[in-house]
Amino acid sequence: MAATLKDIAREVGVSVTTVSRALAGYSDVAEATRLRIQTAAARLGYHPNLQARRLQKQRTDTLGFIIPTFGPRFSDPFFSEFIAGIGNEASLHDYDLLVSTHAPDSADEAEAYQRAARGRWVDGLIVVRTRQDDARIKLLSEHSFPFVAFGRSNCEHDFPFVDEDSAEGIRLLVEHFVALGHTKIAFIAPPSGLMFGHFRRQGFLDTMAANGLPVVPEWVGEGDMSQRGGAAAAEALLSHTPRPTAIICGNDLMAMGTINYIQQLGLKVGDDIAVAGFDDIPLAAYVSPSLTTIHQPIYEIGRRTCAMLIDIINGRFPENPHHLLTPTLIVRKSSCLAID
Amino acid sequence: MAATLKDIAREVGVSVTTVSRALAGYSDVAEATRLRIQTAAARLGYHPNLQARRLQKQRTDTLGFIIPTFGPRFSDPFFSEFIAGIGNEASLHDYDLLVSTHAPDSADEAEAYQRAARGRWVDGLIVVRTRQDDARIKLLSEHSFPFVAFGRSNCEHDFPFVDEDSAEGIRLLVEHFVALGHTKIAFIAPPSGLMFGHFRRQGFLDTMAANGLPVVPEWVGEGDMSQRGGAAAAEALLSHTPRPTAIICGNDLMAMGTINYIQQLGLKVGDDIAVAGFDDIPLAAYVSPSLTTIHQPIYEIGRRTCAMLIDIINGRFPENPHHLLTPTLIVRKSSCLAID
DNA sequence: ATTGATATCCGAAACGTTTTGGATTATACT
DNA sequence: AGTATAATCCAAAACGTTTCGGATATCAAT
Repeated sequence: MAATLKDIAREVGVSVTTVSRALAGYSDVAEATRLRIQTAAARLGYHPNLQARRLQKQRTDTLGFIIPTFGPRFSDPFFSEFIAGIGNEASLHDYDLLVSTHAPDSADEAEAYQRAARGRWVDGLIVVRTRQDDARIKLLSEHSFPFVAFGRSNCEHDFPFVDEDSAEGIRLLVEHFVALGHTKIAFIAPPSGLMFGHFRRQGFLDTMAANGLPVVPEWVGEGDMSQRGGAAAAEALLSHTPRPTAIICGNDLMAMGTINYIQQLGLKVGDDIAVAGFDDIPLAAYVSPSLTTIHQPIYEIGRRTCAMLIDIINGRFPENPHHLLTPTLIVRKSSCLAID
Repeated sequence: MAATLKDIAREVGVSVTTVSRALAGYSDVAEATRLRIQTAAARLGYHPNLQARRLQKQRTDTLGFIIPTFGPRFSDPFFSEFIAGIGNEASLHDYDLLVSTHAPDSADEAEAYQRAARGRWVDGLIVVRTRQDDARIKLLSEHSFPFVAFGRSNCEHDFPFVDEDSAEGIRLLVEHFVALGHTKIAFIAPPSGLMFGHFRRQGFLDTMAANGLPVVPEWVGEGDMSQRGGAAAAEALLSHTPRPTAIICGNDLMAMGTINYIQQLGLKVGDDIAVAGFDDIPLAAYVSPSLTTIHQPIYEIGRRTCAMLIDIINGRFPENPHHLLTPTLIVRKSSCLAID
């Protein structure tokens, strides 16, 4: 049905080779012929068959993004924004974006990465939520399959990544609270299996130490990055006395769960107790009290990650394959002076 | 590098045809041969080249999902959950999911749909956020390109969809508030260009009329589905006197913006004024006060939409191509008796 | 008139499958 | 013994593109 090179060739009275080369812009076809071919192509409504081209060129013109999801009812604002970032950058370079979801560290997920590493499914992968001893990174590195990660890792392989300096972000938050007079500061960490969980936790411990503040073990919790997890961790923290006067959460969602739990206790966040998050999701400005947090330019990170990946796929290895962004502090109403 | 049919054929001493048919499970190959072929395939680590298969079979084994996004900083919890739903269902049937983002009604978006309608990019599309006189549906219908929509539309074409009965959902909310003694009920509608905006608005007007309640024009606003839009609409609504005692919002995000604005006024939601949302996003249970809303099983809707699409692509046209789900009311703390 | 360079074109192979339409052999039935 | 039937197998074409290695014609320089 659809027009092919052969149709154009017949129409113009020239070989398929010439049509192909004319359209591809090779210099060994006369301008006059090229013109006739182009107009014929336009008239016939020619569009190249991508499957055929891909088979021949041995590439897929497609990028893969495997979303790690806990359970079906997953809903993380991070991903919609990140997808917009990589998707737009990809389409700018005529790449398609293939997306699938798998539970982290599941057999399912491993299989998906193996399929990719085998080649021919996608030309490159974007890896997010990097983990300690990340099996995905290990696998891809060993197959030297093109990928770029959002987040560093601790494995022996060197690999390209974009990341925000989480430890520095937490430092900003701790020192913000210290400046407000807080000394009893709690921390709800993201899962330590996640690299940024590790960095954020480490940032907390380091900055507390640097300020000569004690880290009370009961005041250091861990949550699964959801509001529910934040609420649960907050409950555990606050059941101990004395209570902290400020709680730093590993991400905004957990901060919202924390705030919600605190309010159920009858306390006023931003008055009786200070809370901070991390990520600056759009919602953070619209909860009450609005949330002090660290901004992460997710959309931009998505674009840069994707751009770097496309460069690598096309053999342009980036001058600097390690982008580390410096975080910025956003102070809102959930901050307050320490009361004691 | 990777093993091909030819490699197996050479190895086993049989023709490429036989290998192909053996692996595909045809009955015209001896079981003994099939076994030898299968073990050889396993030993060589054979995986079919999908590009080649697709070229030959003239199908892509891929589904497309074009996300309508307003601006880059878009972040809608709906999409992450929906993608999980369609993605998982798709991979169950060995389909890949191609995702891209485009501003609604942009030239960009139109081009993406045309590319799809032309065929060969994806085998079918999932359309969401259906619009009045939806150009996408018109285009796809006219090309009789396989697609399923989440949401009905008003165009002349009949097309397969999954939808929740929005009008009924709003009816539940209005009557819930009426039962609590409210008569001064306001409504913040989703954009009327969106079909569910239309239905939800209509549901509001109808139910108010059915209960003999007046609809005050100043109490009917419209927002862009974001928290910011909700807050802005709430501000407009509440600047008029008398004030409504209850506000129904077209979605949860706008409800959160509304709640936030109300709290800035020094009023207590769930005490001084009632607010409800629509969607029951996970966050709705974790804001304060927790949000009365209508539940939408997004993940499940994603799965069903996708399953229906795959059926259609494979020529199994569904017995009933119009799934209309009945909504359920979730009462939480943002509800309260009318005070006057 | 020969040579060499340049411009323009093309045939054929290749990418890795699937499918069509037999061909061959063995088996069962008269 | 001859014939129909079933069980196995396969060569070749096809899907639509790109690329390799010339082929041919033209033109300028010797």
